[in-house]
Amino acid sequence: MSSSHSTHSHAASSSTAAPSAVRVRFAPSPTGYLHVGGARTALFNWLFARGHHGTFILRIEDTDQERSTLEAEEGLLRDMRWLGLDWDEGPGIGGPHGPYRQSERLPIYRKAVETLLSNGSAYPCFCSEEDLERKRQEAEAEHRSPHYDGTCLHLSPDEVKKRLAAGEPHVVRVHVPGKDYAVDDLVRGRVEWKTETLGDFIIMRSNGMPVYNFCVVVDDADMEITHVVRAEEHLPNTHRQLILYEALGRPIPIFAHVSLILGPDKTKLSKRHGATSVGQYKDDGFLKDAMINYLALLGWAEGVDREIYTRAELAEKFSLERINPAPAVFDQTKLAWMNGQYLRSMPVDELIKLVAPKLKTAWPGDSRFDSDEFIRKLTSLVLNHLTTLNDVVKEAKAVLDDAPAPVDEDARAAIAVPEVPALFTALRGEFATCPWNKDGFNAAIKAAGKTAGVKGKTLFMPIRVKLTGTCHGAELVGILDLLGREEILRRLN
RNA sequence: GGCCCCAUGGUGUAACCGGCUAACACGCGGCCCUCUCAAGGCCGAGAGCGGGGGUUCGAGUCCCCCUGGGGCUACCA
Repeated sequence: MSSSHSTHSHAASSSTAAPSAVRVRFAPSPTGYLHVGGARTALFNWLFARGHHGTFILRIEDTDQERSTLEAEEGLLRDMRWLGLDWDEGPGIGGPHGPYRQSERLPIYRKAVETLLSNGSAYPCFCSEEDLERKRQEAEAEHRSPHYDGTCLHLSPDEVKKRLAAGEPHVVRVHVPGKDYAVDDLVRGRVEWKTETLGDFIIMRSNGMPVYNFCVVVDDADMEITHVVRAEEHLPNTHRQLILYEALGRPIPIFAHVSLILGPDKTKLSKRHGATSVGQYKDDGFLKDAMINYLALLGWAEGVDREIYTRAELAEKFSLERINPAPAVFDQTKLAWMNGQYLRSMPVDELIKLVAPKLKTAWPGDSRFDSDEFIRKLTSLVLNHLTTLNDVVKEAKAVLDDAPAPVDEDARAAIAVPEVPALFTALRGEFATCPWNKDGFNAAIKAAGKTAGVKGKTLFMPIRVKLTGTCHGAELVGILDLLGREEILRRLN
């Protein structure tokens, strides 16, 4: 029998009917930092919730006691907060469907297991791991699918009772119905599974801990999740989950499986490709809004020629149906460009708030940084050279630190002009008295150039090199203004 | 091995339920602006849509096969 089992058609999907309000969740397992892939999944959920006046839930999937740590959980929450992906229900907030940490929901899972046991869709299995392993190998040798053979399914009720009473160790398995399943995935379309591809699977370990595939279903059902938006790696699991929803008698949510994020070599993005954690990007000086904007465009597009969106605009335009099913390569170069765009369009007051602590750390005790005005001038001066917030330190060093000797051949050449001594002499005189503003500088430089008989590049370059050691950098008059008369005269000597 | 997903320039994407010299952005090259670099503006080079068969007057868009990636197949999540 191959009756397809699906409760949602593509057409009836997201926005239309949906009498119940949207409820989505991001369910990371706290086994490490927040990965950009996870962040993007969280973002898609968040955007969908915000765009539909729905509820965004954060749930911690920590049933793997071996690998989960509190530290990782805290890191996850911190990075989520930094990105501004605020949740309506979850850790630190609570909500009507708590607790939101799976390790605290054990009684709920046990009760669900009881339900399945008593309605006949699950049964205890006493087979030992060794037996199972042996059977698996036999099956493989004979080229049969290595599925559970159903030994314990056929135990008599009396025997089950007896062995249970004797305290024999056992797991709980779900009996897989003999029919096919299908789901209409919002990003992938219809996906089908034949019944013979799956054997009776475990939902509760012999130590009494429920298994992931079971917990998600119990939780998603209990938390009344309407749309499950998650990574593609969970797509094959959906087969088991459909069976569990059915066994539990709970409505099946709408699914949307988002593709993976790859590194430049097209393999799954990992540490060896460089920074992969959101926290790392934060520390490297990326702006959260740029990060959000970039991530949103990784696998999603509105369909118009546009790159820059505020998060409110993203929430408004975002739709699950327009997510690209193909995996996407994480392009740091484009992220860098995006960050520059945000840096330059950000109100300066906001920018200097972010930049000030970095400068104060780099120049501890330097009183110049007590002045917001100084930081503002400095930041504006180097703004066009910034890719990240952290670049401000590097750029500031170039103008603030004592000018080194000419750093390269071009610099040496620029200053090795015969008129240069005369130019500097004239310049010292002009700078000693000129009004200390841009008009004053320009007049002074022009006058000194006239005296020494140079103009244009041969006038500006020697000054630049003398003051900063290099031919490249920020606007010269801006540097003069920033450093002040005294410092400039000192460097000119 | 079995099952499932994916496939447009170097990268991210667009091209409505088939109809254009395949569009936009990043990156790249050039020009302009300019004391330089950067930023910004303009112009340009990059794909004939993984390959092969179909269907059709017409296919990147539909169907089949293949190839190549990836995922799942755990008493991991």
